[in-house]
Amino acid sequence: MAIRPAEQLIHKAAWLYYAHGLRQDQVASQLNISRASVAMYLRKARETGIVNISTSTQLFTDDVLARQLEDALKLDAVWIAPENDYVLDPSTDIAVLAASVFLELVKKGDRIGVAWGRTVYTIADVMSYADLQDVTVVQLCGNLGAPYSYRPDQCTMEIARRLNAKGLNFYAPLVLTTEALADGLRAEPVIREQLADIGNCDLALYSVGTVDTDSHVVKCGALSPGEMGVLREAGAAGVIAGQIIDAAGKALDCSYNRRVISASLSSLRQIEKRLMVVQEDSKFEPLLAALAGGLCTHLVVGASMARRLLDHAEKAS
Amino acid sequence: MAIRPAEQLIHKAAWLYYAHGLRQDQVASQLNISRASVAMYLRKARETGIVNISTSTQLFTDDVLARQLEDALKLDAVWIAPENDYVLDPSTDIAVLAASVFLELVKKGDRIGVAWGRTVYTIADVMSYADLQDVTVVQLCGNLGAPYSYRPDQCTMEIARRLNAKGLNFYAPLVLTTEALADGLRAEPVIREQLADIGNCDLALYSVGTVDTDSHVVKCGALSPGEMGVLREAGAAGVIAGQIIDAAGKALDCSYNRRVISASLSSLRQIEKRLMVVQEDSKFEPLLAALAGGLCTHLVVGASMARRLLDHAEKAS
DNA sequence: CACGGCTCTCGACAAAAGTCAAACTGGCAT
DNA sequence: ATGCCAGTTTGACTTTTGTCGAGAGCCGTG
Repeated sequence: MAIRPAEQLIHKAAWLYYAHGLRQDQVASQLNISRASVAMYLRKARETGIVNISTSTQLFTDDVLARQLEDALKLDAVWIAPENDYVLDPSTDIAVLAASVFLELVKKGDRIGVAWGRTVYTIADVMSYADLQDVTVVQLCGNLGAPYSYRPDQCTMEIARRLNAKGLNFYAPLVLTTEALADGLRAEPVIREQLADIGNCDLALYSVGTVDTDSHVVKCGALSPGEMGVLREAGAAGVIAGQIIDAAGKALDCSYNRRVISASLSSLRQIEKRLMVVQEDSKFEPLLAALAGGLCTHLVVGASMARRLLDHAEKAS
Repeated sequence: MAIRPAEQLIHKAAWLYYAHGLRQDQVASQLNISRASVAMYLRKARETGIVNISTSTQLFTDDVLARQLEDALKLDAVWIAPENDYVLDPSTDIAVLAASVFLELVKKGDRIGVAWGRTVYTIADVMSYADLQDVTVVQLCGNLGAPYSYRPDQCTMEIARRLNAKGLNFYAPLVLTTEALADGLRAEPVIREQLADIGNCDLALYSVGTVDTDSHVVKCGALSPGEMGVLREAGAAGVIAGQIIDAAGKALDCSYNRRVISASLSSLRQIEKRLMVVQEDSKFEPLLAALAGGLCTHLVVGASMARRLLDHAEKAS
């Protein structure tokens, strides 16, 4: 297949249509092809990021509530997805907003850390395509051969694909059975280098996990419900990039955390822009923990969660 | 006029349509308005930069010729508008390309210097809208009460308008009758400050002018054809931001230059990204002068000009 | 060299988006 | 209170765009 002429054609069609504002039939006659082909090329152009359509997320930051939250939580920016306003699936709404925000935060040449979870995968799924050749997307934590489709490497690769960026995966299990083995694996050059470089990321994207028995880490088999119960007794408050954090946002001192292959919380905190996205209202406590730990500079949440956070912050002060 | 609810509606419509991918009738029923209104809101959204549609200019840099020119002229990037490829007005084509390139180079928070001329105005005219609130567009040179519509302040304002940016004009004549008056005016705080700040721009946009009798500066009355003839004898090779440069790209030592109120060439050279756009083939010599003077880091030209430049560079070496 | 299997392309139809004049709204001056 | 104006909104119409199945070209294979 002659890929180059095809690419050229797509590009030219997109150029004439979007930049010059010609109609599809005019483009077709310019390029001596049928209008149907032009329509198809244009779809491809949108799908490959040759054409970029983005909507400003202004509206969601302009919100009074968002401003108050920024001040109260000392965050760089907060976006709030309205909930009862128009009748759409609110969690999709949050993901769509998060995807837009994410694309707005990405700059050329950036290195981006991506964790995993249903939320991150949903965001990847609704994210529009872009053409950021010199961007690198790195995986923040080890893999899990989960029955679910949203594995860490898939999240990373999907986002890289959408961005036309380079995806950097590392293939280690998220959690090992012994601490010794985990230490050994972390010392492996391939793994070491990737983990060491995480602090150099410009942007991170993650959500936070719950610590109850239907938590994501439990469903994926990283922890048994029983183990999770024990950890909760020991002060577990949330999950970040596969690691258990306490209510203060510190890594919980426990065997599990020592057996995990993932970006350290301190390296995550080195990342300038940490975009946290929370879809479910049930993640209130975990989110508080993550906020306490300084694991988030940019936040995307739904309206009801935003109100709860603000209430909490006001009571605390 | 209730501007706020209207803005909100435009934003919501744009959000549902572009980010969520709903159809216009679906958006209409969500928002309880007619589909016709939705169509109107969407047009407004595009016109105000709430929605951004941009096409990658990759294709034009990918060109072999562009790469060769980058190397030969030691430029950061070169874009070449194809000419005999599809039958459009080539000079419009260059302007459309330049506008896209310009938008690609602008970052949030940037300060942008804009000169004047037909080329710059044409670019402003075809430039699509964007929503860059914290961008400042500054005028690089004094005004001319020309009969033509592309005055420096208009170029600046139009580009600022398209970008939703702040436009910073300064109202001084481009050229004065005596050097003493020019010195005095340059010493005025309003003018001084603006001129002093030009080196802090992140991006500059200008073209280069010819030095013949139908040059832009002559048509605008800044110079008489006779004066221009004398300057040409004295080594004038081009015009940058209203100033005459010689073949080496240095400001020509002449009374006219001393009477001009404009950004100094050295302050222009302090600007990191200097985007030069040349539409007419007749500007070959002036462009060479500008290149020699290091007044350009990013270049947009047509294919025939590109070939001439490359030929010239190869002969020189 | 004939045969699937493949992708690319086109024409025709259906769906969606754009447009416009007419109706409507709410604020303001008379 | 009334009429007027500027700006919205709408329904009906037209134009433009998206889609889909049929057909054409192309290659490697038997």
